[in-house]
Amino acid sequence: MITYNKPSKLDRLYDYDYRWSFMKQEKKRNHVTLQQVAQHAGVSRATASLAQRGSTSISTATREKVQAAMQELGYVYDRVAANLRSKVSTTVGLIIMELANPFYSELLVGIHHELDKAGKTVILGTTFDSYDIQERLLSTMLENRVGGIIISAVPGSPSEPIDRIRRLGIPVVLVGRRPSGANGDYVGIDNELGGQIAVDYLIKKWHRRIAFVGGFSRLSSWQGRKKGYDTALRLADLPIDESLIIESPATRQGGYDAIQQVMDNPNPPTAVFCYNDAIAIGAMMKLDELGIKVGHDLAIVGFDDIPEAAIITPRLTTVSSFPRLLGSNAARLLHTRMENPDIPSQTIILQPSLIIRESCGHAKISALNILGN
Amino acid sequence: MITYNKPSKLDRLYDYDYRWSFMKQEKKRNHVTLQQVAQHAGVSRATASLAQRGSTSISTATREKVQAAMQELGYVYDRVAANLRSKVSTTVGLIIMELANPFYSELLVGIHHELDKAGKTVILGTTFDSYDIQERLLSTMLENRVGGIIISAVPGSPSEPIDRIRRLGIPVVLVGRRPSGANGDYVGIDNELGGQIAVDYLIKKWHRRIAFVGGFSRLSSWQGRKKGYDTALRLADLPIDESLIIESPATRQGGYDAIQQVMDNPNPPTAVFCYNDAIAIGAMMKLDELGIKVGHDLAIVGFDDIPEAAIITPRLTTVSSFPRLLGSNAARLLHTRMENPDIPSQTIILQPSLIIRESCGHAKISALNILGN
DNA sequence: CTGAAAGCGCTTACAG
DNA sequence: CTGAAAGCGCTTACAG
Repeated sequence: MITYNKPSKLDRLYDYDYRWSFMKQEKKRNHVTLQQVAQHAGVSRATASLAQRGSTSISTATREKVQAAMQELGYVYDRVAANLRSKVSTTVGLIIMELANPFYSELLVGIHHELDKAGKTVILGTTFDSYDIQERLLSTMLENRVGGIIISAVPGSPSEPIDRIRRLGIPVVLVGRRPSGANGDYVGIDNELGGQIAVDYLIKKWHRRIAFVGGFSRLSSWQGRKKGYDTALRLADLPIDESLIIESPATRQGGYDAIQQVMDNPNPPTAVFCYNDAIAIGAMMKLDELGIKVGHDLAIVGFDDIPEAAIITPRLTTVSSFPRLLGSNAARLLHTRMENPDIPSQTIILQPSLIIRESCGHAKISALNILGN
Repeated sequence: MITYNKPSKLDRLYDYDYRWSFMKQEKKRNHVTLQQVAQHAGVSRATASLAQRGSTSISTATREKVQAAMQELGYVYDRVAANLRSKVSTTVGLIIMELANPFYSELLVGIHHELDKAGKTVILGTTFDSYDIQERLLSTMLENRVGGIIISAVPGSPSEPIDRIRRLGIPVVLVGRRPSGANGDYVGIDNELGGQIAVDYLIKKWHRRIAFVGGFSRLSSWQGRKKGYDTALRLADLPIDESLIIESPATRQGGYDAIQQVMDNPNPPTAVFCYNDAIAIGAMMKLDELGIKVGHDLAIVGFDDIPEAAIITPRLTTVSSFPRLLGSNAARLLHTRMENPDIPSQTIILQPSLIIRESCGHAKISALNILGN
C-alpha cells in the first residue's frame, strides 16, 4: 500500500494506522526495516533476508509472503548495511582532472555507462591537477569503502599512493595518464602513434617546418606525442628544431597565447601540431585576429576530436583519442579485476586515428561526419 | 608506519610483524579496525572513536596516543559504518538526462563543486529521458541511503515519485525541469523571459516572421520559452503562425532535420529562435549545405550558450542559461534543506541573458568573449 | 575524562 | 526449508 498519489480515504487511513504501529516501536522515523518485514510476514529475519535476495533455498510460498510484506510496508532495502555486513562494495571511485573538458566528460560517459550496467555506482572526484586534492580524494574514497578506483593521475605524481591503495586490496585502473614507474592495469591510447600519424600527414602535405604546441612535458601523454612527432620527422630526414616546441597550459587560453610565440619565430613554421583540440582552437582564434588563414597560410592538426573540432571554421583536422571507448574499457577492466583479483595485470592501448577535415587544406566532407549527438 | 615506498629492510620487517599480530585475530584481510587502534593505544573503542573525530571531551594526551596508533597501524576510517550507526548520510543522488551534453555536464560541474565543499559525495544517474530508468535510479539511490536528491525530471513524469521520496524524509531539489503539479524546492531559469528577450531582439532587428524550432511541447522549459515567444510577438502586434512552430529532438540531428521543414514553408521566416544551441548548430549545418547564409539571409538565436556556440561560424547569438550557476544553487539549496528540513520550500529562478554574437547580423566582438576554459 | 553495553540494518555460518 | 545467535565497524547514551 504505497500508492500515495490518489488513494481512497480508506486506503490512506489503513496505511497510516498500519505504519504507525511500527513507528511506535521505532519512535524515530518512518523507516521500515527488514526486521519489521519479517515480523509482518511471520518469518525470521534471516529468512526474510534470503527471500528478498531471491535465494533458491526459500520456498515459493514464503518468498511470496515476504514480498507481499515488503510491498505493504513500503520497504526500502538498505544496501549500505548489507554491504557492510557482507564485506562487499558496489561503489567505485573515479578521479579525473576536471569535468568542463569534453575529453573527460566523454570519458566519464563511457565509464559510467559501463559501470551502471554492472550495478555499480560511481563516486566522482576532480583534481584540477593538484596533487594535494588527489590525495584528499583518495582518502575520501577509501573511507567510503570503494571497491575499486579508476584514476587519471595528476601529472608528475609518484606511483606510491597507487601502490599503497593496491596493497590495501583495492584494485586500481589507470586511465589516460600513467605515472612514471607505475605498473598494474592501465588503459590508454597510443600517444606516440597519434603524434606520428598527425605529423606524418603534415609531412605528406609537403610541410617541412612543423611546430609542436601546448601541453607540458611532464605529462606522459605529452611525452608520447612528442616522441611520435620526433619519429615522423626523423623518418622523413627532417631536423628537429627546439624553437618550434612550445609548452603551454592545455586550454584555449594556452593555445591563444602560445601561437603568438610560434609566429614570432624569425623562421615561422608552415604547420602546427597541437597537443590537444582546446589549444588548437585557441590558436585558431588568435590566428584569425592576426589575419592568418588556417588551411591556407598555416596548417593545424589537433588531438582528441572534441565536438568543437567539427564545428569550428575551418573544421579541425585532428587525432581522435576515443575517450568514451577509453572509459568503457577502463570500467570493464576494473570490473574484471574486482571479480578476479589475481589475474595478471593488463595494459590496453587503443589506436588513435586521424580525422581529416579542413584545417590543413581543403577536403570534401559530408555532413555525416560532423553530426552526432 | 605506512611508508611502503622506500622503507629500510628493518622498517618493513617491523611493519609486517606488527600487522601480522592483528591479522591473526582477523584472519581475513589486512584491514585495520578502530577496535585494533583502541587496543594498540590502550583505550576503549568509544574513546578511540571520540578521539578520531576530535571530540573536545578527550584529553590531549589520549588523543595523541590514539592518533599515533592510527598512523602506525595505517588505519582507514570507515565512514560507511559510521554513517550507518549514526543514521546520517554524506551522499546525494543526482539524476539528469545525459552527460554528453554541455548543459548537463556544466550543471554537474556546479553541483559537484558545491557538494564537494560540503564534504558530500554524489551518486550519478542518467535517464536518457526514460521514465523507467528514472524509477530504477531513484530506487537504487534510496537503497544507497542518499541523504538528498537533485533531479532534472524526465519530461511528462508525474510528481508522484518525488512526493513519495520526500515522504520518506529525503529532501529533493528539482532543477531545470519541473513536473507539472510538483511543488517543493526548485531551481531553474526564467524560460519565459529567455524566450521573450530572444524574440524581442529579433523583432528589434526588423524581423516579422520568426519561427520557433526544436524541443518538445511536453517539456516545461519548452512551454516557458514558447510563452516568451508568444509574449514578444503579441507585444509587437505580430500574429502567431502555428506553421512556424516545429518540434524536434533537442539535438543537432533534430535541428538539421527540422530546419528543412521550416525552409519548405511556402512563406518562410526570416529569423529562427531555436529551443537550444544543439538544434541551432544542426540547423546551421543544414543551412550551410543549402547555401543559405546565416546572419545574412536568415537570423538565428539559440539557447544555453554551450561552448560550441562561441566557436561556430558565424558565432551564435544565444540566451545563456548559466548551467553551472544553476548547479551550484541547486546544491546549496539541497544542503540547506538537509540541515534544516522544516524551512518552507524555495523556488530560485535565475535570469537568463542574451549573448549577442554574429548569427543575427554583424556585431563587433572581442576575443575575450569567446575564450574561457 | 573514560569504559562497558547496546544497537544501526543487514548477512553468515550453524543447527535442526 | 527455516530460526537463533553472532557479527560487519562504527557511535550513542549512560555510568562513573
